[in-house]
Amino acid sequence: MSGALAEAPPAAATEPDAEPHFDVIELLFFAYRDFVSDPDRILTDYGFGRAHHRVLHFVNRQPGLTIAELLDILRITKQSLNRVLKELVEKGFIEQRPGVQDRRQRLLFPTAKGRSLALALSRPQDERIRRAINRCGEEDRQAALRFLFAMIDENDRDHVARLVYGAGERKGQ
Amino acid sequence: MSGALAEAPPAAATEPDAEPHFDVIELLFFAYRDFVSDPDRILTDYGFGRAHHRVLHFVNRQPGLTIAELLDILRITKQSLNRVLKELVEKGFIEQRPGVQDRRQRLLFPTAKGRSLALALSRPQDERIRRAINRCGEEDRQAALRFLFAMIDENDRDHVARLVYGAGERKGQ
DNA sequence: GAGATATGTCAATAAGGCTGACGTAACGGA
DNA sequence: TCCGTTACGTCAGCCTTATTGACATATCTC
Repeated sequence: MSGALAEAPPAAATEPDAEPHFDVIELLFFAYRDFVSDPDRILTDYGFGRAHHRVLHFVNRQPGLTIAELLDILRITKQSLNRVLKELVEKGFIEQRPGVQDRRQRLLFPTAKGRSLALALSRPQDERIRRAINRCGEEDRQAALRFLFAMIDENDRDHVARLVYGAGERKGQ
Repeated sequence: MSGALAEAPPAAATEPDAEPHFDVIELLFFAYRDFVSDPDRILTDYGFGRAHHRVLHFVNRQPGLTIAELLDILRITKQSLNRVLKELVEKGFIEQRPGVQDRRQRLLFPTAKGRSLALALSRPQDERIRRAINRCGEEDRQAALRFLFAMIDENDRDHVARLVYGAGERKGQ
């Protein structure tokens, strides 16, 4: 431990005992910590938590989303989802309609109230993003998007790409 | 809602009703989702959760960290911290030593076992980062670091910069 | 010596996640 | 038409991680 300047190993491609990328690991932690804390005050005003935010966000972004797709996005169990989803429906932020081709499905749609809250929740996050772009430039934002995308599980990248960039209404109504 | 191609507003600087940056919002969510799931399997082998991981990580990175500093990093209450910290100490992953200048402080140090586990936990995350760099290049990684850093609360950036880049042993021993 | 600080602890509670088991309705193919 | 599968809901119990509030102890600082 003492004696910090040990011999520098010859920089090989993917050397086995290279220092982990603690900078990425930690900046991701700190950025996410502050990022998700933005909407918290608004959420507590409605008696909601971060779980409600995530559900409302994706339903708002993908009107007509099915339960199964939402479970796949959030990576939680249907029991966990159901509790928060039920509250969002009861309080009038999300509507369920039976699927048209497959009536077993419950397609999820935001109500006007739901869209409004989703927008309000995204606002402080968007402001944070805009301040960051002001600091470090649009090129860094685009590079960050590429990097974050590459950090996603390979099997899931196509799915995420469709969700993020191919968004919009898809089913029902 | 219907009639998707409404008039495109003239692109002003910070126009008030511009579309929020859903791409950043969502890619941050998905990248973080997969990123934190990496160490989960290892953690359950030890009976630990993600809270233990966070504590062990920062103690390992900043040997001699105080409780107060750790609370400030994690943004949780001392009661929450204490439970997981106690378990890490009892199981021999972290050691406490009284501060030298201020004996009220309990300085936290990783044991050899703690350093080893911290390294094991960082490995899958580091591999994910390396794969991402292979995909999109070192320049994008550096841009992503700048962008993530700019996403942190302004008041906290100096502190985080010291933590991330000015790391190393600081106190005691 | 007195007040402030750093930390520990007890107790109660809440949010958000899990597993397991079971029920219902609808789809889809033999 | 029957039957297995799928999509979803629900009941019950449990765990982890967080919270608030109150109080205790040791130490620092003035």
